[in-house]
Amino acid sequence: MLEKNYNPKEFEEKIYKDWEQSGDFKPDMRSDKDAFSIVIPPPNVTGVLHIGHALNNTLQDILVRYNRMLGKKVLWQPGMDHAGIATQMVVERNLAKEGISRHDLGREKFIETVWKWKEQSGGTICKQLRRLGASCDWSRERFTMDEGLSRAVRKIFVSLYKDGLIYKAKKLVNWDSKFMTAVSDLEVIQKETVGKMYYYKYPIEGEEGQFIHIATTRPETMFGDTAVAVSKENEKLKHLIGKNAILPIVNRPIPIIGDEHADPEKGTGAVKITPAHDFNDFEVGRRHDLPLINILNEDATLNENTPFPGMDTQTARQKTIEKLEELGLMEKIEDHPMVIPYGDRSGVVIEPMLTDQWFVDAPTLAKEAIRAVEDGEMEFVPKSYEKTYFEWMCNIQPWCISRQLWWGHQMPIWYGPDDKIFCEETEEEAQAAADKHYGKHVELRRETDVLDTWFSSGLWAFSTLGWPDNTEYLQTFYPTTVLVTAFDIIFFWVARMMMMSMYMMKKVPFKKAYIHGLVRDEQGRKMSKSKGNTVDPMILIDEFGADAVRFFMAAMETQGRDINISQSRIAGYRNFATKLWNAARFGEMNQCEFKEDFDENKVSLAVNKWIVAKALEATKEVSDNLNAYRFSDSANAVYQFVWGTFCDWYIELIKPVLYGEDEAAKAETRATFAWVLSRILVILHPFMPFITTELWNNTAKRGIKLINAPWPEIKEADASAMKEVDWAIELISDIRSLRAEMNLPASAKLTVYLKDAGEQSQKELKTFNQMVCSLARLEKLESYNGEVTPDMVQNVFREAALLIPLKGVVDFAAERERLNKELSALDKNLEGYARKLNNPNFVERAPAAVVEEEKRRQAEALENKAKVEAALKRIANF
RNA sequence: GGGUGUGUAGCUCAGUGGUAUGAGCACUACGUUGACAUCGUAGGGGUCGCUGGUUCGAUCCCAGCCACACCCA
Repeated sequence: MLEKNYNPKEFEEKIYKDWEQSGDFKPDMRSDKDAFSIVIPPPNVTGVLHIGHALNNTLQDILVRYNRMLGKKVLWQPGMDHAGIATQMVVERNLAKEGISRHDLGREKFIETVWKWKEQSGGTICKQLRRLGASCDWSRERFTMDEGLSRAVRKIFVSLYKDGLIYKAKKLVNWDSKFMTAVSDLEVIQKETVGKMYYYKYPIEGEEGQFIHIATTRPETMFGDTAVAVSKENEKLKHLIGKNAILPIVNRPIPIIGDEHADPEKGTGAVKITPAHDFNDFEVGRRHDLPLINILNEDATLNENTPFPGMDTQTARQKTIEKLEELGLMEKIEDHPMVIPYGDRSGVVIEPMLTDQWFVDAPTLAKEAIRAVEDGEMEFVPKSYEKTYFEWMCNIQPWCISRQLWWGHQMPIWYGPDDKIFCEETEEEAQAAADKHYGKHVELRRETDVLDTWFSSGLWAFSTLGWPDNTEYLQTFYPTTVLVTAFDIIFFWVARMMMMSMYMMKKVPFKKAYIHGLVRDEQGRKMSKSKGNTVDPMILIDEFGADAVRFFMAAMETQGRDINISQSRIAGYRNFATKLWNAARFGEMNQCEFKEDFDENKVSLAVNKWIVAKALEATKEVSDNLNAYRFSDSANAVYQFVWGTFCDWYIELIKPVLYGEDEAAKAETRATFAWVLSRILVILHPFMPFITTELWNNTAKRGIKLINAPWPEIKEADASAMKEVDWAIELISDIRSLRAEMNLPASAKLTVYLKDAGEQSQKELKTFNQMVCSLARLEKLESYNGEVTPDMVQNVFREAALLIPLKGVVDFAAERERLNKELSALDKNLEGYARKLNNPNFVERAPAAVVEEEKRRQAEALENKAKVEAALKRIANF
């Protein structure tokens, strides 16, 4: 017996445990059907489930469950990312509480501590994904720092290095002074702010009283200046080119050079050049072979190349200005809108810094990654994201992959005594290579830098399947079928996976990339902790159940659009689950038992034929839309069928049958009900796995678990089977409208006549008499050939007239109003038809079918108008 | 500055070259025997951002404009 109330808390956990313990999430490797695989976007090991994960994983789980039911070999590969900076930050923060820094521990001890932390506190998110119902094969869970995945990292690194696609270079990089590491361009966030523009002047060497006027936003970097640039086209200043300026305070002569970087229209037309601390200046420096002077320490304080060693940049800026003022060189300070780079994790200002770093030759790797998308080997869904991808890939810069952190994959690089580089997968191999090179045993020194977290994430699609070993899983599931991810990660991850996979596997990592949007708050604002508008999906699951949260995500997911969270809507989907629960209870109370040998093609009652046809139609819609990754259309199709068709109409229509005396009709109807309910459970299961499973298990003894139940074959619905009941539904709806409009009390049992009914209607009148009477609350429904009298309320029903005799209680004013309203609606339509049909262009050029349809509508409207006018005339004197 | 996307009912959003059967929520009225008040029935509410063009016909296609959002520099 089902509980009276739908209470998801009572069964969600139990059902999930059963799935996991029974191995239901493991692929059926014996299946003769296609493989279907998804690798999860690995959440950070530090992560907790946020609303975006809930969306992302719901969509994946829907696809996975659907394909599993289609009988394919289905693998949803789970795992986590070691998240270099994020994790190191968390562990360092914990240590700091005890007054310990990572340097106190030393590298080895620190890494041990991180692993310990990972075992104890990491991976909360995986437990939370279980509550969401995610059917990943947890037995295959991977971690980017696993031995296997680390081996993959080393192998591909060595390969890229030996192919010249990884190289070391002294370049300007984005320096995060909090974590004291380089970061990639993508990890830098540009923020617009109002800063200051400082105007001051440098004396010209050997020309007393002559100056060159400079404008800059960062005066404190002047100690790294190695030139001043003016445009060669600058008529006012070009005479200075070739002379020297004297850098004040330090009194160092620097050349004045001609370079187009100095825009005559901007500032003073002269630009100080600091090649070691500005990306543009670096390029200018290269063009003019200028020296590079580094003025910053790793923590972004000024170094001994400046007069203010150890001072932070802000203070140094003030000091510099003061000094310039003392020297009488400061001219003015103005507000100036500018863009300042910040570290996405650290939040501190990112400094361009000249350091030795390692780079991946992304422009070369991008070529194949671009081609694969151009050739359709990998398709974006929706397709429009292709453009974003191409845009970025075609302008990609070398990828800085070295990080001066401790937590991460240490690069497989060793240095010989003369700093010669040996890049091998293991220390032994590196040693052997070195010994051979030097002709004697030498001491090697390992590179201390670790790799950007995204380097190992880039291998995720194949490293998790066992690569570099040629495993059965790799053979079966690579390339994966589809990647589901949010658009904000296309560059970080999708692009990197494409590059790494095309390079190493010569195949795309996934055949499709389904890109979804962000989940925003109710007003459409981005959720953020600082705004305090985040919504915890766990709380939603507690309150509404996982199924309601999942269904919300699916129903709201339309391609290329963000989702605004809506508690009332989630509540609505909880209500939907309740509705289904109660429908199942209705079946239970009426002995609607599922029969294994039931043949839906052999039902005889019109209602049963009708619901079977509607179920086939719904099945097709759900499937077609899922195949096209149209989640909302798919979810809405099943929603509409369950609530709008099955509950609102079918259950109501069969009540007279179930409460009646015709045992054969009853038996067929009960079996049909049970069949339809089962069909609903199947097609709803990918969206709402918990309630469907609970009902599946409790409404019949069945030979198969719902999670493994076969997805039904797609069949075209029999349109004629739907017409009959549609007639009854239309009639019931019309009578109900009429009742409401005429203010006839719901309790009043009415008589309804149908006058001038055609042959077909006469037949339906008999077939559905009982049902219409029941649903429209009638005492009597019959055909009528007598005169229409003024005490009858009249309405047009198809070819016939619908009459309700009211024996002197007709509210004539209300009736006149109702009829007049209908008349003006008809007139409005008629006007439209006439306009079109009187237009010769329309009649000649529009397709014949459209013209015919228009004529038919016109004729129908004219007939109806006549009927309404007659009715009005009849009551004119009352 | 470059790019992408969005503008449809009070709100959040579907959708389509042929009368907007629009959905959910909100709103109004009425609720009748036993699936469900986490409900039922009926109803109100829209010149589909603006201006042009293409077309017999445009909310839908094209162009321009306005507003908003996001990404990149």
